[in-house]
Amino acid sequence: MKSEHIPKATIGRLAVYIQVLENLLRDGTDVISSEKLANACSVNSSQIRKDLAYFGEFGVRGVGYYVQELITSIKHSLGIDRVWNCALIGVGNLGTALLRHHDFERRGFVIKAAFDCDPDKIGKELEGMEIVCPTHLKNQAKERGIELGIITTPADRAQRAANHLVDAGIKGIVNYAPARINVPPHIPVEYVDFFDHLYSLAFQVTLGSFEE
Amino acid sequence: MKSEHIPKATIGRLAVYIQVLENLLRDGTDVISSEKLANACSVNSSQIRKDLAYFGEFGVRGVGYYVQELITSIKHSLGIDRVWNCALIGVGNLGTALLRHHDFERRGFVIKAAFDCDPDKIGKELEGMEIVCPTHLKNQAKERGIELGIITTPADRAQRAANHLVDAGIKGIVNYAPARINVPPHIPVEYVDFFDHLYSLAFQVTLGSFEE
DNA sequence: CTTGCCATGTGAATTTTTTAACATGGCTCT
DNA sequence: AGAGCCATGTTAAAAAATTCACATGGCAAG
Ligand SMILES: NC(=O)c1ccc[n+]([C@@H]2O[C@H](COP(=O)([O-])OP(=O)(O)OC[C@H]3O[C@@H](n4cnc5c(N)ncnc54)[C@H](O)[C@@H]3O)[C@@H](O)[C@H]2O)c1
Ligand SMILES: NC(=O)c1ccc[n+]([C@@H]2O[C@H](COP(=O)([O-])OP(=O)(O)OC[C@H]3O[C@@H](n4cnc5c(N)ncnc54)[C@H](O)[C@@H]3O)[C@@H](O)[C@H]2O)c1
Repeated sequence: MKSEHIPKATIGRLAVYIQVLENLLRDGTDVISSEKLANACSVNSSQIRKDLAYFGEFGVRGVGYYVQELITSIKHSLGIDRVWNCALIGVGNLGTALLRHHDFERRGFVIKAAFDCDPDKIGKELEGMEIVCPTHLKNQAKERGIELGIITTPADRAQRAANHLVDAGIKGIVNYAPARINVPPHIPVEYVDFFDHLYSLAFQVTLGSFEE
Repeated sequence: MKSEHIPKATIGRLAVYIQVLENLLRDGTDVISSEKLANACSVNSSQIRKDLAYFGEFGVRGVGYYVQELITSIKHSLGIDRVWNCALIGVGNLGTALLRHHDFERRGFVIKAAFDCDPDKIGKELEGMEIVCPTHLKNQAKERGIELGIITTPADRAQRAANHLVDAGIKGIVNYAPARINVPPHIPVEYVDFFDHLYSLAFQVTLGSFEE
């Protein structure tokens, strides 16, 4: 098949496939059918084949998918078979947790600079990274080849942080703060909402309690 | 309209509406039209009216929605107009950030107990909460009326943590570890995947770079 | 080399979700 | 009290996503 418009939900599932495939690989599985993978991901097997078909043909008919090869193919399809340099803005509880979490690095998302406007934090080091004032964002972004921005400031500072990032010529933003931000239309923004999941859970549990 | 099956995407959007409405309220807006709210949330206005229609009629024709009232109505619809007691398993970087993040409490998701299997951590206090061995989960869950579990252990411990939670009679789980878990079908699980968003961003940026 | 097997890849059918269109009914102004 | 206004709630249409069903083609065994 190849190209055309790709559903956002497909991207989300590809992330799940990678997660499950990597765990399979660790357990020594090297070939898997769409049926079995589907089972492990709690989706329909056609769904998997359809999702993959957007990007190419990665399986072997009558056999299945070679796990390592499939991981590589999916990563290439998503554009994550390379390093993405990131800037983190807001070194508080969450920002610190992210900085300390080396899975980001391992997956190719390297935090190359950390910014905070708190004078008590500026100049301090964290995980070998100096915390810098956001006014230096533009310089540092150029200097260090930063393409993505991660916002972990309080909600009422998110727009300001976004402005800094846009001004620095960043290409995409992940926003962990619970606020919508306005940026030029060519810059994609991903919102991470921790409450979304809790709400959904509460809703399902509440609903479930009526069915009995 | 009322009831029938409600799309998962609707729940996700309701979380966004709440976020935006609360920010609007803070700015002193007390009435808003679906058109304007849609704009602030980057969705279609019919979408908002449709989403709300699943749960009831919350607006006033010819006028719009009273912001405070709508927030209350949505929260009631989702079952989050009450307190949900939660247990946290895995007090590492992320678990600590969550414990220190009082927005959870403010939104009614109160972490009532924290568990970790690291002997160095057991017995220590964090945010006024004693860190306890997961073997005590069952007792504590009963004692403290805990209904939801939050998993922030490493991926290869997620299933073990889930087993503890299920055994303790928990009603729903949010899993921050990058691994699928198996639980009885009546227990909903929400997966929070930090990489999902980064992948999506990388993909959009990569794609965008071809369009020019 | 040929045959049979079996999971992929894909076009068609179905289901779900989103968008558009408009009738409805509350509010305000006269 | 009545008329006009206007954004909601709802029904119908359109679009999109998921699932089904099967032809296709690689592999292994004979
Ligand atoms: N901690 C969590 O577990 C958690 C969970 C979900 C969402 N969040 C959200 O993530 C964000 C951060 O949470 P947190 O707990 O780390 O808060 P925090 O208060 O610990 O950290 C915020 C940091 O941002 C810095 N900051 C403020 N304005 C800034 C600016 N304009 N530029 C640069 N830095 C700035 C502050 O100095 C502080 O260090 C919040 O929006 C919060 O709602 C956090
Ligand atoms: N830190 C982040 O920003 C971040 C981001 C995305 C995802 N995650 C995921 O969240 C999880 C936690 O990340 P982290 O950075 O906090 O890791 P971490 O290693 O700092 O913390 C893990 C904690 O879990 C405890 N633990 C291990 N096995 C346990 C068990 N069976 N029962 C109870 N506790 C147990 C450990 O003692 C440790 O304290 C990981 O799965 C990670 O991939 C973290």
